[in-house]
Amino acid sequence: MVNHWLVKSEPDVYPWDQLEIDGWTHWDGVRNYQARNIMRDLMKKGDLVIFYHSNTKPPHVAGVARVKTEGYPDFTCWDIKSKYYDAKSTQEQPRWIMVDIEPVRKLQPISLAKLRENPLLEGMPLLAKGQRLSVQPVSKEHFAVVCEMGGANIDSK
DNA sequence: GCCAACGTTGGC
DNA sequence: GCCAACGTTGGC
Repeated sequence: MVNHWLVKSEPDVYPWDQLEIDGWTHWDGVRNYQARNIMRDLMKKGDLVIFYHSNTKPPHVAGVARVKTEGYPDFTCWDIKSKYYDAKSTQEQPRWIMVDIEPVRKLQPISLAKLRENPLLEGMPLLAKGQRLSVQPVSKEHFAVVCEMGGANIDSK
């Protein structure tokens, strides 16, 4: 049983192509409790993840990734030099969690406008007004529609 | 650059 | 525990 998610990244910070170059990355720096809870409790190894480029022109879906390693403490919160440093997070009681993801395949870019135009994606959390969550759930059906729009048919039984 | 939406902080 | 002030996200 595979679940589906969507993660947002600003291409200026960490673009899809960098994920392909790196082979995998830890999804660090998430400082939102809702997003953390998803990574800590719900994301499982093998789950598929839509990789979305936010805060760019136009915002778009860039590819499909997969959870490589399930949630573990985000060590950037202990690094005093990191902008993600959090004094309230201790080694004993880490406050923040990250997962590792790896690329599955690149998609033809699908702009947010195109996503909004597709009636099959009605109700997708990403498209909800004021949706800011950087890690969010995607239904199996919506996931399949997005893959198809991006020119891929990904088997996610 | 603007601003709506939303999360967090901190005084009370 | 309330809520105003403030900060951030992110589309436009």
